[in-house]
Amino acid sequence: MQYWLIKSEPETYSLEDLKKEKIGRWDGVRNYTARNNLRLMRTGDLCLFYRSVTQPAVVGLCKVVKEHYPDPTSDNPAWVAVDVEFHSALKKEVPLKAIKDNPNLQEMALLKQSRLSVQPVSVAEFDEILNLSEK
DNA sequence: GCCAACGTTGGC
DNA sequence: GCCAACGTTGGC
Repeated sequence: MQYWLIKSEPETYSLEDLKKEKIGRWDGVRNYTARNNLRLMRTGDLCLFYRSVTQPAVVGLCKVVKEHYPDPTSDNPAWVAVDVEFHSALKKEVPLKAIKDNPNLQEMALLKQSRLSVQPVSVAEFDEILNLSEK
């Protein structure tokens, strides 16, 4: 069981969109590192849903329900998509600033590699973010 | 809207 | 294989 963080701009695809659809296709990834991470996702893995650009924050959770397959939005079968299912909205959003200010979260890829749109999250980081969302 | 970071492309 | 030019992401 691995944890992940996936980013989306709210105007492109929001947590509310995923909630409505229940199951959404995570496609359009055109970055090799992010693609490699998509390939490593397994059914049942949990993902932090991160809203980028507009009020950047972790806003919810979703679950991988279909492992990687060729991305229908690309002619090149090397690009892949996964399907994720809406799990929950955080009781309280965890803004980027709170992550930056938290000494336990300084090693997150979110801070070190700000442009990576699909990234692994450690158990400790995942727990810490959920903890912050309860406060 | 600006700009830093960083990924990609293409000339050599 | 190097590197300059250019494009994109994403915070502010």
